Amino acid sequence: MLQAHVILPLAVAQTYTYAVPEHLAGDVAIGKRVAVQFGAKRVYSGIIKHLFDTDEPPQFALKPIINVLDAQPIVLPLQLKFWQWLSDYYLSAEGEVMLAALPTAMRLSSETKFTKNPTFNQDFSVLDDREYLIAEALSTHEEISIEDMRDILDLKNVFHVIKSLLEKGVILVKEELVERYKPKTVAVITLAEEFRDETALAALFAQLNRAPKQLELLMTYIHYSAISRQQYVEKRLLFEKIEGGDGAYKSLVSKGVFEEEQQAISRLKDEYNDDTLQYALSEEQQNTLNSIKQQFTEKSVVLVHGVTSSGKTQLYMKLMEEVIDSGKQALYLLPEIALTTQMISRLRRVFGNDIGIYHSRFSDQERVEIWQKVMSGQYRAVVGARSALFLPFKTLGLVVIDEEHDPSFKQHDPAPRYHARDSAIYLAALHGAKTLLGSATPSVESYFNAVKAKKYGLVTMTQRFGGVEPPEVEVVNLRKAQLEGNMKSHFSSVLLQEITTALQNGEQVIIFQNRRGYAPYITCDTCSWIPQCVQCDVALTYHKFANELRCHYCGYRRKLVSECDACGSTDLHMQGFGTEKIEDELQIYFPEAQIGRLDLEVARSKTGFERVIGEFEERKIQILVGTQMITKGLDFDNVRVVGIISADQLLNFPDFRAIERAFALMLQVSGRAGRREKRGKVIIQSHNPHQKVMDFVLNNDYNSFFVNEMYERMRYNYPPFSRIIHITIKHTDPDTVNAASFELAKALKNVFKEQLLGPTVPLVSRVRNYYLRQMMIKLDKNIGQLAQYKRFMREIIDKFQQQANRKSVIVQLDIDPY
DNA sequence: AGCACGCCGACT
DNA sequence: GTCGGCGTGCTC
Repeated sequence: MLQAHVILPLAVAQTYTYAVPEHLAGDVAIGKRVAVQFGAKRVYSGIIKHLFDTDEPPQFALKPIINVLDAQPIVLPLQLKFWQWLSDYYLSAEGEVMLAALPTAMRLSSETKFTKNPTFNQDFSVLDDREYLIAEALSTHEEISIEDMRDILDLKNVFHVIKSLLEKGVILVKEELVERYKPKTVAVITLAEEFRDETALAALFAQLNRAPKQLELLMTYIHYSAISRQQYVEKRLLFEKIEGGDGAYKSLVSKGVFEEEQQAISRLKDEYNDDTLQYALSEEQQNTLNSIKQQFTEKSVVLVHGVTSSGKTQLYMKLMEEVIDSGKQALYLLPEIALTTQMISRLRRVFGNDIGIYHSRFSDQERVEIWQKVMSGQYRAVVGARSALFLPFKTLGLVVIDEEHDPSFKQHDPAPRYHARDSAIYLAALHGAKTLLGSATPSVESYFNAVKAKKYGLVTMTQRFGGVEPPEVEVVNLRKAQLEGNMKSHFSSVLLQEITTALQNGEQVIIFQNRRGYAPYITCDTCSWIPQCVQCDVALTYHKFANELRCHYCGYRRKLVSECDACGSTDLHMQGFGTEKIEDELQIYFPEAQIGRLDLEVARSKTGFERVIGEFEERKIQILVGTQMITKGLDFDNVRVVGIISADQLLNFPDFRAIERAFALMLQVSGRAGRREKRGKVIIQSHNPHQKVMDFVLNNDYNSFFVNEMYERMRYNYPPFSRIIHITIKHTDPDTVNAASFELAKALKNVFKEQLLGPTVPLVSRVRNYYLRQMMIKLDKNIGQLAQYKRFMREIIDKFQQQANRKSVIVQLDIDPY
C-alpha cells in the first residue's frame, strides 16, 4: 500500500502517515501539498515529505489523503533537507519550520461550515429551541459557520448543539480548504480568428462605417496590437482615450468581433529600466575580489572585514554576477531594515529583472509570486531578509550575508529560533555553494572562526572608497559637563555647537537614541508609584504623539494618567528620555530646523520608513533622530555630525554581548558621518567615558576590541569558548513557575552539572501574564557532542513535562540565543 | 495548534 | 440540572 509521511503546519513533533488512495497514486510526489484530515474534523494542507510502498499492515488505521493540491511540487527535496536540519538543530517541530518557510497564502485554511442535510424529514418537533433556531437559519442561508452559530444562539460553546443536530440528521458538516493565493488577472481582448485576414477585415470596416464608436474601438485595438505585435490587448487600453465606448464595445463582442478573456498577470512591478549601473572596481576591491576567490578554493565560507564605505556591496554584486553567469542562483541576505529603496534600486540597476526582492513589506500574494519565480529559475538572484532563506532555490552558487553581525538575523520568537547566518551556511553547504559574510564590525564568533579556528577565510578592506576620510570621534564626559554647567537638558554644549555649525553650512545631522517613545516611565512624586503594564512586569512608556502609555512587550496601552492610581496625587513626572523627547527638545534649541524621527513607530507603517528616509535624502529634513534603525545601510552624503545621546544605555544591560553590540552600534552609527569629500564628526556622550570600549571606538580599532573581548569571553566561558542554550519556563501562576523551574533545574543538573546556570528571574519577569524563569546551559569543551547533549536535554524535559502537575508548564528552548 | 472529554464549581 | 472553565490526552 502506498503511504506518505506528511508534514503538517502545526507545532506537532512528528510527521504523520497517510494512505495514498489509488486514484491519487499518479498525482502524489514529494514536495506537493496535500489536503489531509487531522483529528476529528480539521483539514490541513500538509507537505509530502516521504513516499513509500509497503506490504506491512499499518500500525494505525491510516486516513487517506483527500486530495493532491499541486500539479508540481512547491517545495524541493533540498529544501526539505534544510527544514529537517533546522528542526533538528534548533529543536523545533518540522511543522513550525514549515510555518516559517511557506508564504501564508500557500497554506490553505480550512473553515468549518454547516449546510442543510437534504435527507432531513423536516420534523421540527424533535428539536429543542436552540436546534430549532439553527435549523431555521439554514432555511434562509445556504451555509453558516461556527461563528454564525455563536451569534445566533448567543452561546459560547455551541458544540453540543452541533453534535445533537448532526445526530438528528438536520445538518451536514462541510470542511473546505480555501486556496488563498489567487493570481491577479486582467481582461484582455483578441480579434476573432475570422477577421484576421485582410479581406475580412476590410469587409468589417465597411460594415462598421455607420458605427463610429465601434470603428474607433477597432482601430485602437489594431493600433495596440500592431505596436505590441500581439493578438492580446489589454481591455482598459481601449477605453483610455475613448469615452462612453461601453455600448459599442458590447455590440462588438456580441457580434463576435472581439473576444474577451481573463489573463493572469504578475503583481510584481517590472522595475527594470535601461539605466544600467556600470561600476568599476577600485584596486583594493579588485585585490579583495581575487583574494576571496582564491580562498573559496579552500574554504567554503569567507569573511570580509571591510570598514564602512569600503565598497563591499560592489564586491558582492560582482561575485553574484559571476555566479549567475555560471548558471547558478545567488542569495543576498540583509537585515530587514537595510532593504531600503536605495539599496534595492541599486541592485535592480545591475541585475534588472533577474533579481527578486523578498521582505516583510511585500504582501502575502506577492510573496507567492516571488516563490514561483525563484522556483522557475526566472529569478537568478534574490535579495532579502532572513526568511528569504526558505525560497525554493534549485542550485545556489553563492550566499552573501551582509551586516553579518546584525542581531536581527536571529529569530527569537516564535520557533524555529534560528540564526539566518548560521542556517545560511548550512544551506549553502547543501547546495555545494560558497558563503560570503561581510561586516565592518564582524561578530566575535565569526571573526573567531576566521582568525582562530581557521574555519573561514578572511579578507580585510581598510580603504574607504573614493578616499572618504574616517570621521573624527569625540567622547564627551557627561559627568564633567554637568558639573561645569555645559549641559542643556540631554545635550552637551559640544554637541549643540556641532549641530549649529552643521546647520549653518547646510549640512545634516543624525542623532541616535536607542529608546523609542517620549519617556520610558512616569513616577508619582508623592508616593513613587510608577504606571505599569497590567499583563507584563514593566513600566509603561509615554508616547507623546498618541498621548498614551504603552507597553513595549505586549502592546497594552492606556491613556496618559493625570493622577496617581495609588494616592491620587497629580504630581506625576516623566522620567528618562526616548526619541520623541529628543526630537521635541531639539526643536526648541533649533526652531528653524526640520527634524525627522525614525523609529519603530514611524517604520511600522509601510510608507513611514521610506518617507522619512526620502525626505532626509532630499535634504528636506536637516536633523534625523532615530533608534538602531538609522544605523543600517543608509547612505547619505551630506551628514556632517552624528551624535549618540547616551552610550551608557547601550552598555548597561546584563548580556555577555552588551559590549560587542555597543561597539558595533557605535561604529556603525559613526559610519553615517561624512561619506563623501567632507570629514564627519561623531560625538558620543557618556557618563563613563573611560571604559576600554570607548577607546576602541575612538580609534576605530576592531582588533583591540576583539582581543579584549576574547579575553573576557574566555575568562567567563562565553561563546565562542562555549555553546549556550537558553531555557525559558513559562506559567500563568507565579508559584508554579518557581517550583517547576527549580525541579527542572535539579533534573538537568544531574547531567549538566555546573554547566547549568539558574533558574533566574529575568529582567522582565512577566510578559502577557506569563511568569518567566530562565536557565542557561553553557556547554564547554563538548562542542563536538552538542547533538547528544541536546538529546539528553530533550529527554529530561520530556520526562519533566510528563508529571501530572507540570503539563501546563511551557518550556521553550533557544539554541545559540544570540 | 485544535478539539474532545472529563471533572468541578457556580449559577438560573 | 446546565454552563463554562480548565487540565489532559490525542491527532496518522
